[in-house]
Amino acid sequence: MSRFAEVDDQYDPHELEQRVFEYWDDVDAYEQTVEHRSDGESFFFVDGPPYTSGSAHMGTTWNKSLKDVYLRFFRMQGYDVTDRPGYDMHGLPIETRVEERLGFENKKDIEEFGEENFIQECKDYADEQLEGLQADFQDFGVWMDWDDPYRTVEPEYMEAAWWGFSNAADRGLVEKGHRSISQCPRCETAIANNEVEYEDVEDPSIYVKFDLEDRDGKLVIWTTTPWTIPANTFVAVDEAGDYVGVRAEKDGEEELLYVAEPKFEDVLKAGRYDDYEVVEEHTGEDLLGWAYDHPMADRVPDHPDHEGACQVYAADYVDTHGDGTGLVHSAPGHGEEDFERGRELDFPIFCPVGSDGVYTEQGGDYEGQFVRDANEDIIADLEADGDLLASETISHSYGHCWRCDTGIVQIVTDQWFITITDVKDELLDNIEDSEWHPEWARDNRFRDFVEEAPDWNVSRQRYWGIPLPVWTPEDRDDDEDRIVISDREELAERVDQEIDSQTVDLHKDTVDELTITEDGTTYTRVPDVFDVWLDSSVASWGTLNYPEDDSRFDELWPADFILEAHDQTRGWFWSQLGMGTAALGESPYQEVLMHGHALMPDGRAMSKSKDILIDPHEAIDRHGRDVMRLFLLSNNPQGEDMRFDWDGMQTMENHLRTLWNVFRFPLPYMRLDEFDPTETTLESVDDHLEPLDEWVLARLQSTKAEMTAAFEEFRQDKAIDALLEFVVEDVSRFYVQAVRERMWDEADSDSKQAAYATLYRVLRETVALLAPYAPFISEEIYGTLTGDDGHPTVHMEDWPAVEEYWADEQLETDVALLRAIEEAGANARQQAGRKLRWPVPRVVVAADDERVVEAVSRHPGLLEERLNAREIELVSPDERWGELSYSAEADMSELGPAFGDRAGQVMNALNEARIDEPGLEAIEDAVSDVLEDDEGITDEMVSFVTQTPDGVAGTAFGLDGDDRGVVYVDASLTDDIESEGYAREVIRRVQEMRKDLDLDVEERIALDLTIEDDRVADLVAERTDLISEEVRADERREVEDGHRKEWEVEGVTMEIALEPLAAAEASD
RNA sequence: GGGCCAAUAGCUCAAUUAGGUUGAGCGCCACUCUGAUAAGGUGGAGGCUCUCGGUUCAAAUCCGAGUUGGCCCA
Repeated sequence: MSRFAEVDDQYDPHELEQRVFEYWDDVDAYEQTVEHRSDGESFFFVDGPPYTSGSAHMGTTWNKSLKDVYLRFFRMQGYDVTDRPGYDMHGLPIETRVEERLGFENKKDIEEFGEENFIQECKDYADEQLEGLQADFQDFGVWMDWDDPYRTVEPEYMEAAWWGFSNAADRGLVEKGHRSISQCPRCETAIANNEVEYEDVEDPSIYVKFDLEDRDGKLVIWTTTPWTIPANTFVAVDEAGDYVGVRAEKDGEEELLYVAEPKFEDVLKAGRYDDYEVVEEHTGEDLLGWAYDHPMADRVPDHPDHEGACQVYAADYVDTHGDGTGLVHSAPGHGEEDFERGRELDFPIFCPVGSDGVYTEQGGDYEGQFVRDANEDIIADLEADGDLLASETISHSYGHCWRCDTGIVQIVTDQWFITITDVKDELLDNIEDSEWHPEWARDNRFRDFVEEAPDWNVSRQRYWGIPLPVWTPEDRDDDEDRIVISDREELAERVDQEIDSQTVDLHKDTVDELTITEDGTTYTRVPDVFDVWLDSSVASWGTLNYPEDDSRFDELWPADFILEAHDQTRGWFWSQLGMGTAALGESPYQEVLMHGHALMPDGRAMSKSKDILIDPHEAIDRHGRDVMRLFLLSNNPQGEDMRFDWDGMQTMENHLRTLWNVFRFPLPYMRLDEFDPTETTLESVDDHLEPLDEWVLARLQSTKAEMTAAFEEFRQDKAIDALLEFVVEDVSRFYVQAVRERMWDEADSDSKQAAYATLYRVLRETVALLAPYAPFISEEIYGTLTGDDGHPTVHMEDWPAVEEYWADEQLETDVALLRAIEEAGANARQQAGRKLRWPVPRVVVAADDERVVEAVSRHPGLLEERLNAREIELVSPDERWGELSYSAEADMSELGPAFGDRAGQVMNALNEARIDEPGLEAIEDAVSDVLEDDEGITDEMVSFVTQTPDGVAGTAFGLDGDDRGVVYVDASLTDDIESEGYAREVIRRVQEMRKDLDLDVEERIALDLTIEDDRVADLVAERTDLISEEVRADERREVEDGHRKEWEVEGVTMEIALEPLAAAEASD
């Protein structure tokens, strides 16, 4: 790119971004940037791998944009950043998608298709999905190591999971066990609690009577899962709760029913009893040990009937005020709490339901029925046996499989666990080793979650995942004698078959066939695969290809920084901590930035399945990548959700357009004057800098300081706010506005060179500061400014540091005050009806404090120029401006009672009075004519108001809400002022006509001016030289064929015609 | 059902991290300006700071209860 090359008139994001993409390609910008920092201090970032399904949505886009801005920032700070992206490619979601594609309904279809084929299909599908994401992320301008992402399906990554698991096993944290788990009967696998999605469904709600064995009466229980009744093992009560025996009558028959006292009315109502009487009162404790007959004793012959079964026990999950009856049907073969209590009671576990949700042989009459389908039969059978008290339905939230939406069943199966409850203290300690932003996310939410976390069930009875590296003896099904393999090398050494550790694939179809024979025992692999959350949990070393590649682990691990959305507290933030602690005893990350979710403009959550979303591609189509990133990154990332907002996008585009215009404005002048930034540096023009140059440089220093501080507390949104404020308010609206005339100056001047050097420095540092956010426009501007002198890419620049030499707080405050005065002055001008083009003879600044006096007296010229005033008069706080007078405004509610029918007269006198100093005495004097001898004016009657002289308007000015004084504009006219005013009007119109003709700035013209009003014509004639110079009119003569227009200026008709001289000569 | 977070102008957010007269940007309306400007300037409309209680001389801010939304957990 050559320096100060021609650029587009209009900021066109799409063309610009395309150009920059090509440029990055041409010069290997990313690779060079990485190389540039290769000697820096290392910074280990770990990418939370997105799941490879679909394309990027707004949430992923926000996430990756945030990562990009921080990685670029850290690089500019000099760090050698690890930026390997990752993809989470295993797991049930992909399996179910592939099943859908292939039209499968259950596991049998997969078995018939062949495991190997199915795994291949899953791999192909995951690869396909990955391509879409890769393309999207690159298209967003995210710079990560796209050529070499970590993929959880690669052998070296899968091995990292094996290694971690095997470490946990070595530390005694792996066990196989019976647990009550959530099972998806369609997928035929356990699913994690956090994979269960709750939805409202209509379910049975039944009350069942259990006949007591050794005494009269019945226990009444309530359940929404009739299919668990066959597995009933005991009834639980709240030991301390109140229970009653109720003698109830229906259709002439009497029953003695036991329920919790707070519930008995509800229960009897449900049972439609005609009459009842409370006949016994008990505590839960009284009921302990009561025995009852199993309600399905005959229909389910294998029902629990061991020692202690079918009796009442205490349990802490019972609530006598909650749903149900206060007597809880407990089936340790199903419910998680029931299971725990059953284990405490040392009961054998009875679960007559298989992994597909169908009753086994143990299910007796119901064998072969799917549990939910059996509900109806069970209810009918209970009814037939006279055990049903009531049968209703209820709408409640019930768990469903996150992938296939099948209602889950709670059953007890054999699973493999990482017993993280054994290292709970260590986990909680390790939380302390990480810093979270925001802090509350760690100290409230995350700690609570970790405290309550149960053992981690890591086994899934599926295909597409990392196989458990566990081999057990053929003839045993406990975990007493087991072999846990930690890597491919060990695998190759110990298995009976010949395999090559370098090339072996570790998926299920391959490793299932491998056996190990040691000491005469043959071991076969446990057929399960890992819970997919385990895959990403090892990312902190998997990213480094550890253990296969151990060259960087010691230096880099643990991660310096991770960044994800708040749903990952239960997900990746947790799984990594769990695995890091189980395998290595340490937290695998140090700094955590937790952001929120992307919401719809109306605040709803985005949802792809419901088609409620804003597609990032549409955002790019409308406004471009830089704008989208800028919008996303201007949102607070710390835990709060972000509402998408098209207006906000448009605003960002406007800001970038402003930057573009600021950037392209000086280029033609710099080119013309052959400004060379390597020679004419800020340092070389230091002596010629004008106050505003120094001011904008001072503002630049403050901006850098503010941005750096914001970045250090992970508030990139505050940083970009500061930068945009600087660009838009300070550089564009003030500095450029003020230096334009210096740049128009045709003669070369020190002042012009100083302005060039200043603006050059400001722009160059601004794009460096902007580069992490809007990498495309920054690159284009940087390239144009530096040509061959800078780095090949702006992203290799160092993060601009504050230069104390240019910092100047006093000047910043001075200008802030002057700008406040200018703003108020503009207001006063408008009140006085005088446009800025027309000079005013003087502006009076009445300062409230010394600081204002200092600011004005240090820079009198600046105010004169900005307010187009011939003179600035300063009135210090202890003086009054002599030309002001005061009048009093009367309060009629006070005057009325005091003066009766003369009140109106007094009021008029007060309003018309003019006094030099506000005060009661003075005003009394002024209106003495209408007052009787004994009358006076009191405080309550009047309030004083200032009266400015004719032709003067005043407006108060202030800073940060504090009043600091008043500015008065004297807008009186003199011939000289009118002369300049009209001349300026002429100039502006000629300029507009030049623009109509699209003339170059340098183009000379011939001007023909006719003004009908003789007085005005004479006034304008006095400024002929000024006009000619400003509009570059070398000739004043009649123009026949040129551009001609008639104007109305302040009621005066002017006719202006002009033609370019070159054209005129050429046509001659 | 429980935990955490949020709620301030039509929209997006601030309000100096232990209370002291609610602000900005965008949008809207009117006027104005324009030789970098799909800009700029001036003015205007627009607020029971979600509700109800409490603490305090004083509450957007602190406390309690609730409502709505988001996330998490059951």
